[in-house]
Amino acid sequence: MTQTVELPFNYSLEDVLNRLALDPLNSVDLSNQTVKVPLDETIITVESIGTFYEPKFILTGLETKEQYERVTSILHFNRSLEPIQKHFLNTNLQSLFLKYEGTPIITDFSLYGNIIKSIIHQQLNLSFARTLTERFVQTFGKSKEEVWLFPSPEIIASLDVETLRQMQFSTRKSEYIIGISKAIAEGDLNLDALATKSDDVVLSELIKYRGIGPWTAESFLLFGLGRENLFPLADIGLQNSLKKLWDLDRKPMNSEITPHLSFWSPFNSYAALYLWKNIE
DNA sequence: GACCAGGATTGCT
DNA sequence: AGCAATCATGGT
Repeated sequence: MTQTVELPFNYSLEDVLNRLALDPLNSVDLSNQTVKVPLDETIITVESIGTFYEPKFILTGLETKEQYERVTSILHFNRSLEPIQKHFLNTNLQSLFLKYEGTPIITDFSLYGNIIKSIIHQQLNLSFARTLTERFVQTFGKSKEEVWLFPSPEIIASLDVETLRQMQFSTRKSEYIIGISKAIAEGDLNLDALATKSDDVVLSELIKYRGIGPWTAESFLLFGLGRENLFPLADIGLQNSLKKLWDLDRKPMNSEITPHLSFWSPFNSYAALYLWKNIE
């Protein structure tokens, strides 16, 4: 089935594709402005046939209405960026929002993948984290139509720590990843069920698990569920970006950041996203 | 060869 | 409750 989508607000697919292309596991074609989105076993192709000011897309490969809802939600086709843009033009982040207008929060293709990738990224530089993620998915996941599908929790739950250790995961990271996969495989942790709960409930539920701290839980809310009002204070990248924006000679302390959150609210996630963009 | 990296846990005051 | 050590290894 093929479906055409037109958006009534400015939207930069170019930015989305560039961000997705940073992950070698994604299938992005920059010259043809297309991306393949894996939804479980179904691959949806999204092709841009519009412009920044008149965004228009062709979606092919859709089998169900639910898949359509998922793709439009993942790529943020279903939520106007206009009120968010207007909101930030009245804040001290105005310059960033003029510069990066039309940049949406896109969510991960898989909630499980989001959690595991976050754990891999903990305390590692981006480039090494991407290497580990790529190795992980290419070893345990499978490839379909040039897209890598994230492995299932069941597969990872059955691994032993030594297997991941040999792939240059630390012992701790290996334990976290296998432990959380077991909790999901055994039905103790249901990520889909969290989607209907409040931010606070999701945070407190996730933090119970070994290996998931505030940063990982907030990252799940932001890039897994697409929640709009998160600002991960623990994130080094955000601290460095504010240091640059405010021309400080050191990273700002939490107490220097938190007063701004009430002005950026209820869209703190966008403040975070645009700050991350500004140091890419 | 330090020092840091899109942190989290553990153990010690 | 709050701090420091620890983790593993690539980047700079």
